[in-house]
Amino acid sequence: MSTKQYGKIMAFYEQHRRMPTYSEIMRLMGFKSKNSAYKLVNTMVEKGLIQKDTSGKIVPRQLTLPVRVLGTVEAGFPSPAEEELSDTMTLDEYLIEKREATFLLKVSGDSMFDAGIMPGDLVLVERGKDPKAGDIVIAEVDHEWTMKYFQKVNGQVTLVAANKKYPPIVPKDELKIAAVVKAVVRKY
Amino acid sequence: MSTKQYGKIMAFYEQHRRMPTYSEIMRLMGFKSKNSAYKLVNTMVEKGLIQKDTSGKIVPRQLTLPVRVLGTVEAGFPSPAEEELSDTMTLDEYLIEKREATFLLKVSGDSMFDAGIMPGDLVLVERGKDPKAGDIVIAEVDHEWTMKYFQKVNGQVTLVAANKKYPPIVPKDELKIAAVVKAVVRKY
DNA sequence: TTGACAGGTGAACGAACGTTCACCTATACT
DNA sequence: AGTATAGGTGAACGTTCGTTCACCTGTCAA
Repeated sequence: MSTKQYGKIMAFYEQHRRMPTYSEIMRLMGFKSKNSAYKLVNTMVEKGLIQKDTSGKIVPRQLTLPVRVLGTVEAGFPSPAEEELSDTMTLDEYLIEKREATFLLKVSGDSMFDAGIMPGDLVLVERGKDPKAGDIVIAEVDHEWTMKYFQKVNGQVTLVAANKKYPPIVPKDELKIAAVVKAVVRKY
Repeated sequence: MSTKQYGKIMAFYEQHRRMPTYSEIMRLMGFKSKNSAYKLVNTMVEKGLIQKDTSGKIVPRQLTLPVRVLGTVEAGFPSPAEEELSDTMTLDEYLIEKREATFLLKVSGDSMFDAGIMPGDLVLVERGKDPKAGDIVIAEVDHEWTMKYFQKVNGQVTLVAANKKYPPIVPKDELKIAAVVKAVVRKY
């Protein structure tokens, strides 16, 4: 069983947004018998490449197709031989925990610049989550929305920017923490 | 047709990693006839919530489940009423173009700190892509891998760090551009 | 009061589904 | 020479699939 066959199945999945049936795998691989497809699938299931439903239907191991994860930047790219060993990961599962409570916000302003969050970036925030000290939060202070570090200075909640230009904010009367920033995504 | 029904179908999709059959939708909704499910699906298809295969099979509109996209940080969170109007996006489709050529690398070192890329971040890189001036690239210079800005100074390729601590590199003999950085992902 | 219409029921259809069994090669290893 | 073993063929099975048709409510407008 080659990785090429797995690739064909996953290409089908990406195109049709569902896994192929056995007849379709048969055509995909050029087999003349459904049974060949059936056996192929079974060995793939044994290897953990794909899975089967309780009703026997073929399903992918993850909803999202994985991306290969290499080591660090300094380690660079492995040789094609080692590449097979490389780990894989799905971005979606990695970033999103509670989908219903998760939102994307576009960053405007440079108040979190020194934290590596730049104007134009997208922040992935989770609503209704209790902020811990040091978390980056989306807050409404005096009818204004901002993104700041959530800190406590002798028991008093303080919102601190990651940019010396902006002074810390100690909310006077009202402070609403709307969401906690869970991830930052920047696309070039 | 309520959004709750759509939610049930998508919850099924997330759990079983495939769309339900009509009989399954029937049970899911508490219908007593497959036909009710059939009609429900048809109106959902008309509204563009889900799609049908050429063979009549039900497939989701996207492979990945979408996340709601709000406006900017400053705009804050809309009221629940407006929320329905909010746009949605799938992270996977947004970030990944050519899946086979896409890799994730962990960032080590602070050479791109001022570009908002910090140690521990993940960079999503695409292999075999021609770098343009200003792109961030993963390069091998004199047997060392680094992440730098790809620049041209009077026709001469130069690798510039986004951190004044590090001087620009003008490759002497060998320079291999392995990949171009397409996105940065940071998780807290 | 009538009629349209959206939504649900129930039964039926052929086609396609996943699965099984028996058989057929090749190649590789005693 | 013999025999496992991996991979492909071909036909058959009961089940479930998507789809259709006829019928049955309600609700709301004319």
